[in-house]
Amino acid sequence: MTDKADGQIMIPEEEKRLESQLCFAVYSAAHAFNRAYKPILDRVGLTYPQYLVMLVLWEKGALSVKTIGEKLDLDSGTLSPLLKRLEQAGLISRARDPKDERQVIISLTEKGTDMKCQVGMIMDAIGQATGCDMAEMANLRDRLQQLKANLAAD
Amino acid sequence: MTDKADGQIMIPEEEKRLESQLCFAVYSAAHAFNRAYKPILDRVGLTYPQYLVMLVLWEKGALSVKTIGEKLDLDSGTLSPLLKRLEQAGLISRARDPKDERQVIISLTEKGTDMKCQVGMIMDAIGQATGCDMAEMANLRDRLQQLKANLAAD
DNA sequence: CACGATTTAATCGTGCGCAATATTTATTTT
DNA sequence: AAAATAAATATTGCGCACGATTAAATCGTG
Repeated sequence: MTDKADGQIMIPEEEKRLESQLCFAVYSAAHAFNRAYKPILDRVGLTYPQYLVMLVLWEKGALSVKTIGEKLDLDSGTLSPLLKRLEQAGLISRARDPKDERQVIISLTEKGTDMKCQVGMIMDAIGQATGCDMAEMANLRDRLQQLKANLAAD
Repeated sequence: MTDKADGQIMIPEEEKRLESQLCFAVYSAAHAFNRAYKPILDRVGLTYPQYLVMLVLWEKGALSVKTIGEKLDLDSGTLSPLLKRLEQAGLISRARDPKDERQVIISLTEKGTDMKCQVGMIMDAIGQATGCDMAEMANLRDRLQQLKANLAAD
């Protein structure tokens, strides 16, 4: 970045191009992950966002829709129909919190709980699709989290 | 990865968790980028995927639907309606290739060509939303491209 | 030349992702 | 207590993303 005499800030052309390329790389890698996970998740009838919700529930137990949304960065417009489909599939149940009837508490059914081991075993099949060692994966994860935080900060 | 005596390959629990975390980090960073670009692109009435198509056309000139799809990793099911909307907006035109009537050649209209500078200037406003310096951006870009290549290789 | 196989786009159905709006319940103000 | 405000979820509408199917044009081989 170069400060010009008039105080206006200019971004060099190359920097703009790099940001575009990074954005596309992230966009494109997300699609690639989706495609890699899809055949695995198809076997248990889950989509990737549905799988994320199940992951959260397996780890944390029953949660409100809002809490799930905060953890996954998704709003009710996305979650409501998604949760309805998970309920339809018999994996979760929804109930109003008696303490605060505005909240809907999502909890796992027995079928939903059982799916954890099933998916865990199936996930072994994905092997090392990333082709990264653990240090590289951890490093990439951290950098992306930082990137996301920077972007969210505006 | 550890090879067991029976030849079966087991992925340690931690490695599986890391891969999940990396996948989510990519998924989540992609959404963050989208949210960062959206207010900018809204000003010119483009979505991010539409913007990607325009970028390709600005760089390469007229292209077939298939070529655009290869560059962006999108299929005709995604591109056909998207291109229809860009045509509706008066930014591109579509014509069958006289040499091979199967192909549809997408070319920029004057309005579409003009939009390049307009968007370029607006994109300056995004500043350094990533919070990364150029070396960092280039490094992340390259590693994500490698990751994508590994995932695509299955 | 003919006919089956391949290539290229378009279409359809399902499921996100998100903005805008509505609805219901809870909380705060007056 | 009544009215205003806020919070949590649901609904609607639009635009990807992708698999599956369809239709038309081209190519390959006998």
